[in-house]
Amino acid sequence: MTASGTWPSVIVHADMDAFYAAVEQLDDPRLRGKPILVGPNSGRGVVLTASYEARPAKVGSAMPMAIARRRCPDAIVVPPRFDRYREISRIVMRVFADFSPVVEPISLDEAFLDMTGSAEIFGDPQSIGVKLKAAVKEATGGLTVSVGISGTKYVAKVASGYAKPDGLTIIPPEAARAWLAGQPVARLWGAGPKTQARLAELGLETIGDLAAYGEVQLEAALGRAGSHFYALSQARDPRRVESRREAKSLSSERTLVTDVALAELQTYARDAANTVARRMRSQGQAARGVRVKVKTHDFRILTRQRRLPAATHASDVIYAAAQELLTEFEDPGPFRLIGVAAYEIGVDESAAQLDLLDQNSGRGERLDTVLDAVQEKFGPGTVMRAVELLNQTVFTDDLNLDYLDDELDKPN
DNA sequence: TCTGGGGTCCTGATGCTT
DNA sequence: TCTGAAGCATCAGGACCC
Repeated sequence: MTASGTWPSVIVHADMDAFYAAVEQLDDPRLRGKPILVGPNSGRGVVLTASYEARPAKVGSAMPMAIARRRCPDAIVVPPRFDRYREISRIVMRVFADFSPVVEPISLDEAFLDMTGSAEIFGDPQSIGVKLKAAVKEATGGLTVSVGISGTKYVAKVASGYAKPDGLTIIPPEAARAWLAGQPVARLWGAGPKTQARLAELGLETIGDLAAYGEVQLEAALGRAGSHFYALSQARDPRRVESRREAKSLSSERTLVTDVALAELQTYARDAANTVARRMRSQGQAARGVRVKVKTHDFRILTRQRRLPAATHASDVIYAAAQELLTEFEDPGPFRLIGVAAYEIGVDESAAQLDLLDQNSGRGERLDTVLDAVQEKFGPGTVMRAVELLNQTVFTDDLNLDYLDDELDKPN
């Protein structure tokens, strides 16, 4: 195997095998070796994950549960337990963090690791893969992970899916282009059913076909995505592994048991708004915008959104915005889904400012020192707001700095 | 056969400001 | 004062991913 020392970069993609189903089988020995379908056991759900024992029956993720049960009548349907999956995911991510300081989680069950320059600690790519797989298995009590290793994120990602389950596929950078050429276009990351249909119309079946078709022609057919796919077909992928990715929105949506008219959605919007607000508060975040999504009985998705005058995580504010947005839909329904999302989310500055003020006043800092700290942390224009927060009843227009200074100087 | 829930990113339309 | 272009922000929808 090529020594990683000769690789410009070493990118690992690790993807847990049939994650939700595997966790269920780990926790309940009676499920081991049996076909199971993780998903809602209701009339309108889809399969989240099928265990490998169920897959020969041609069932898989995103398939309507009704179809999956018909195809695999012996399968045991298990409702999902996301809290448990998050728990195991934290264990797995900790293992990844032991291997690299640069880990980019993609979802609960997969992540990229930048292992460039770690040959001295973990050895060549083959050794990295073997050690990583063993460490995950040991930490989780038996779960398997498929690992792909190459010089770019894209090739590593395709490689991890090449030999599932429990696979280890290593593609040296110099061999990546030739290896990709034989893969079907369905392996293009970012090309879903629509793009694949378009590629089929062009007579392009493999990634090698794409590479031969040419960048100009692909861009003419698919726009900017065309040149992106062309670069991938050449095993070029400039995207780096990024450790921290802040969420930009947070949502809660629900498919209703039966379709309902527009007017009846208000109750469900209230629940969704509460959920979104609660999750933002628990994460110390606030949103600058609210978006409402509905799905019609014939599966059209409609959205309306609105920016808020100030960032908030208050249930009532989010619900009020959602209520108004619901009135903007002209379609009377019936609707099968309602969702509420908070977007442009970020650190809740009000809460963070209060924390800072509390900490500083608790230490007996002088007012100017405290306000300087606020300004430094939150930028210009935030001091008045911070003072208002500190004492919302006394200080509004007529700011009495001496009084506030005295207040802050008082020991707790 | 009948289609989830949580996200991201991109594109085109529209309206506002300069 | 009016007009048009350019640039930007926002919005709605679409495609995609796990």
